[in-house]
Amino acid sequence: MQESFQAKHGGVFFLRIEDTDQKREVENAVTGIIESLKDYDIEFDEGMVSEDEEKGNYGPYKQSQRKEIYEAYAKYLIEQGKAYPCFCSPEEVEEIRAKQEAAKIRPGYYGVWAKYRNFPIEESIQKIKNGESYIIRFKSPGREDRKIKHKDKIKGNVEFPENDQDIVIIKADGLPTYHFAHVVDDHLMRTNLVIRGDEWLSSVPLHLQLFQEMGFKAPKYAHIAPVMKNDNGNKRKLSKRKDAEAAVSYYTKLGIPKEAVKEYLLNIANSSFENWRRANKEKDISEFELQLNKMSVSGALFDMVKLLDVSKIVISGFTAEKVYEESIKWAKKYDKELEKLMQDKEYTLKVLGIERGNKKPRKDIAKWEDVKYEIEYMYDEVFFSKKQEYDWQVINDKEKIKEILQEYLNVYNEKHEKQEWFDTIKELAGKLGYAKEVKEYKENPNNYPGHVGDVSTVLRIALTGRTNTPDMYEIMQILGKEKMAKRFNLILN
RNA sequence: GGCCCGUUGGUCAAGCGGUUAAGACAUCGCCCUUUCACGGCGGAGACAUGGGUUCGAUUCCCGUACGGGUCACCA
Repeated sequence: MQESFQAKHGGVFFLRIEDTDQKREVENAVTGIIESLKDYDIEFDEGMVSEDEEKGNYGPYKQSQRKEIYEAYAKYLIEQGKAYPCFCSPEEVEEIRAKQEAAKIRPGYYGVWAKYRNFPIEESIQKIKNGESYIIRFKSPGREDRKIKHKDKIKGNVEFPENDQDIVIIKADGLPTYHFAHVVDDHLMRTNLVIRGDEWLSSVPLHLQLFQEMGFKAPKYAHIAPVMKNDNGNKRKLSKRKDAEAAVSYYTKLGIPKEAVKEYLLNIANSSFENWRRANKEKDISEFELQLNKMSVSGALFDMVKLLDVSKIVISGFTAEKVYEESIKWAKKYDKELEKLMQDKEYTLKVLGIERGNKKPRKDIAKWEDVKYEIEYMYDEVFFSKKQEYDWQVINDKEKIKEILQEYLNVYNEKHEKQEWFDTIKELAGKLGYAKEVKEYKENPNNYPGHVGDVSTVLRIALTGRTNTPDMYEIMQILGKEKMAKRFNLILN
């Protein structure tokens, strides 16, 4: 999505690492982020390219390395009387809050409750010299009884009371809070559009105020509703900590192609995508023009069934070669048995090619994890290793079955074209007393012990051990008469 | 609790004052000269609720209910 949006709007995509919360730092997080993006073909023009390297002219791109910059701007605000040091300990702030709650008044550090708001500067200097711990707060000019209007690119017109909280901009550890870093960095990095989760929507009054007081031009905002999950009847935001499906690695592990995940996400993002896709079956998704104003205002429930359906369609459009490459790549990492099975590339390509490339390609594989089940019976090492207990259907008399198999071996000819092959089975069915046509059978079910379909089923089961398989003609062609006979003999002898 | 945002079939969703209220997934039935899948046809299934405004409200306004978000020296 990024790349197409970027292409259409001529913007620059940069990766900035927001690591101002040292407590939450995660080992090798940058590498993880870059790799995840790369897995989905999302490349950025500027920003961190590894744990400690970067490209671009607006760096550093890691906030922990921009400390001096934030300090300079904080100082600038203090000079103008728009920010001030606050010596309240976290406990003290908590006490104020408790008091407010007890009195049922709006909690927070604002107005008369902002203890250090008008503290004499000399005394502050003295306290700092004494080594007292402090933070820097923004001196909000806002008034709660006034309204502010904001036009969000996704949510539309929203009205809020002005912000009047003296929020902290520099923490005790000297690093900025998100609010402050956002304003400073996005100004310096020339950001003109901020797309972020809608948990930030209520911070808009604050951010706008901050931009205003700093003398910066505020960017446009687009607040996206998060993808939700049904949790015991409750709708809640997909959580990175609780829900595996919130991480892209989850889909990689299941073997859902990135094309499918993107396609599904686009379905959720813009409902117009569905129609676009129908009209442009061959086009790459980067040609789809994502529209912010078509984004859903409320969060959609994540739907795995739909994702898998999208994935089936996507995979059904892949060539056998692509299916081979992708699934063996997946198998190398997650399924050694499958990898081994696929060793003979030429043969596997044939197997994967069954009914592929047709006007109506099969939609049997939803994820690479499914490949093994879909193809394993085509390999002797698997077929003969399974216990041979067949679930015969209509025709289940041992002698009748043997009769069909034996007779079929006599008439089967590898050189037959499909129609001829088809007719051969019909003839055989007729010869053995079964109805040659299903319709015929349905008209007089008592005249026959079964019909051509039942005969085919016997062949299919003996051949594959399954009642459901793709086109049997192709299966026989790939297996060849010799292997076919070997499988039939398992029952005949 | 305050402040925001939202509520169309099971799910994702069109719709912008007058529609038989699209479509997709899921589901059910039938057909597709032999399974399954694909495909085709059809069925069932929705405007949270109460008031307004209007000749007429799913569409506009207010209330209620429900859901979500936010109220940190986290982002």
